[in-house]
Amino acid sequence: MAGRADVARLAGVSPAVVSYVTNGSHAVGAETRARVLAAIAELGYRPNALARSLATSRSHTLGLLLPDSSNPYFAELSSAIEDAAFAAGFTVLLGNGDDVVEREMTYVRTFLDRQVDGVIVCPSNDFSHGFDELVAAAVPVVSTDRVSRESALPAVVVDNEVGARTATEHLIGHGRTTFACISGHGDMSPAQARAAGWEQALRDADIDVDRDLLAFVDFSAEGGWEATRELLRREPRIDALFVGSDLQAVGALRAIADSGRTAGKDVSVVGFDGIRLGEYISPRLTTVAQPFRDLSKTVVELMVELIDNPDQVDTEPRILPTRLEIRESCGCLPLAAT
Amino acid sequence: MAGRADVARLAGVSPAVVSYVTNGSHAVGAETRARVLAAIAELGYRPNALARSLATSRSHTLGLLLPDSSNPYFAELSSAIEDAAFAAGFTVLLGNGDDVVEREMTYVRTFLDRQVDGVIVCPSNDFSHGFDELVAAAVPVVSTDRVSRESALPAVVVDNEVGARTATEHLIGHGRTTFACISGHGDMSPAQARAAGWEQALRDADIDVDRDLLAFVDFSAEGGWEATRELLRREPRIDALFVGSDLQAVGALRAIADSGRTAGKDVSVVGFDGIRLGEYISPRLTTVAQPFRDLSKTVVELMVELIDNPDQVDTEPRILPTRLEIRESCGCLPLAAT
DNA sequence: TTGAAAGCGCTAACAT
DNA sequence: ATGTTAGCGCTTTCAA
Repeated sequence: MAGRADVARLAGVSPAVVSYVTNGSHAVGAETRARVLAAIAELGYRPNALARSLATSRSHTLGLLLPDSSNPYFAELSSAIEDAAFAAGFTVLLGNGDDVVEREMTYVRTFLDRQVDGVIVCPSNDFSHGFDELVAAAVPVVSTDRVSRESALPAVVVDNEVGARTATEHLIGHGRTTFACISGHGDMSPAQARAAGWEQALRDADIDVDRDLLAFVDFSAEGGWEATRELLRREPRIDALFVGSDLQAVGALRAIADSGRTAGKDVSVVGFDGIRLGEYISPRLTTVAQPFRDLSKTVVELMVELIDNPDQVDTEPRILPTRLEIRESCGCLPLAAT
Repeated sequence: MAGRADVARLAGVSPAVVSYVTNGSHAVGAETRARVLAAIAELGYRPNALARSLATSRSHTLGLLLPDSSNPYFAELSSAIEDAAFAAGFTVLLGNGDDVVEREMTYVRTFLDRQVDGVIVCPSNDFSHGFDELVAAAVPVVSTDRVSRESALPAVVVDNEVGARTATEHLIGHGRTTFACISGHGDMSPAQARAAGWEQALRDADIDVDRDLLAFVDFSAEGGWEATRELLRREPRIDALFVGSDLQAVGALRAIADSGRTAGKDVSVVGFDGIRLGEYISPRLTTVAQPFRDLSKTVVELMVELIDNPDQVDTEPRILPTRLEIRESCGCLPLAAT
């Protein structure tokens, strides 16, 4: 691989001049510049990003710490973040923490060791130590999806409570009478906020909240499936179900079908997230859609600001609105024959 | 941030000795070693991975170039690869090429600039130039899912043709009479092999292959949906459908439902990939499951071999078996009431 | 067993 | 406008 010195030799200039043209920092004579460019092209020279980073202490790399990028929600989020980062000139170092602190910490350290310019994180409940280490290392952090309550750090999230309330109001509008809710567990996660939104909507409509019909379970299809089965066993009259994530909602739909009921008819279901597949499954999933694009763009913008201006941290979370995507599972659209 | 020099000073040794203990390369006196370790702990010192990489020309970083990690198949694949890489001591730099060569190339260069130790790639059809650049840079490449036919390069794939044949045989076993197939387009992709497997199974069973009922479309739910609609319009008697990917299969199920038919009863459907959600949707998707774990482990193992032994490239592709996962959409299991 | 010194490939003053 | 030089933080040969 040709190095800068080779280019310099070929162009008959000093190595510094080569840097000047690759960086566009210094002014360089037009003719010299042309010669250097020619040499670069001829040798197929590319600056070693590592060496450059070492010298500039800027890696143009972002660490992205997720619980699990195989989860459709995080898959779509990470893809959108990757895209926004790419557009902003950053490459993403990906880490799945699997919601185990030990592993999350390992990734944080790996990121830090590699001198990332910042780290974007969807922290597990017990990640606080991770934040400490991050701020101690003085590297910008922005959290998304889930927000730390203990450490006040920049965050970009969606208005979970309002989204959940809107969804629940929609359910109420369907004239339903027995309301259940499934959400994820965890303090820091949006699960609480979504459950709270559900409760609030019921209260606002003077509907009794039966907390036995509120389940906090694993953030997975299986979690949703099992919870729904149990809920339905406990209270067979449930005819409205708000689920705090689409992944769980898919499991819920499965359980509803298994129980011999028809989602959208016997029980109205609304999910949360707006994963792409929700549009295609049967019944089509009514859901509170998150603006993945905007979310990611905002996260990266915020990150770039923090990188350029490390001291001026605005810990006020950016809150983006959700949009209720009305489809079949709530009972609105005519169900396709199945 | 404390540097190596600080540790050296605190421990009263030369910087080199600090390196000796962090790398465990040189022998170091027990007592000295203890002092250094203590200093490291006290200062919270961590070696700068960039500097280390620059000196050793080993970054312990792998580039992962995918078409689109928000696609459930690639999401699960990438997550499994990330996990295998993590276990092997590598961190993953993620890039979504979006199947556009320009963008793929940008990522290849970005990876190369960052001195990745190797790149794992699911190349688009026109990625050959990317391979050239990679081999020119003498960095190990292993491709997975899709395999280049032009450049003979290490690859880890699944036995697509056999998987598809097995699936189709299963469909035939259901006593179906009118067979359709949807697959992805593209030379390099496994789409061709899966379609070929479908055809082969029909031939082997002396069933006429109606190539009008074979559609190559976009690798997406929408692609599957639209193709199925069109196929059903063209030949309403279709009662068996093999789909070359689960994502497309989800779209196909949607179209079947929309047409007033019942998948699993009126038309038997088998997908390919084995994405997790297939287990939960209605009807539960019968599919040819890929061994994500094994695939990823093999990819990373192969990569590690290549890194340790760059000249000894074994271009013979590793071919892993699939497993037919029988559920509802083919008509085997009793359909849950919907 | 420990230390000195020359890189790794680049940036960024500073000097010319 | 161009070249010189001293790092960036680490590894590694070589000598002590």
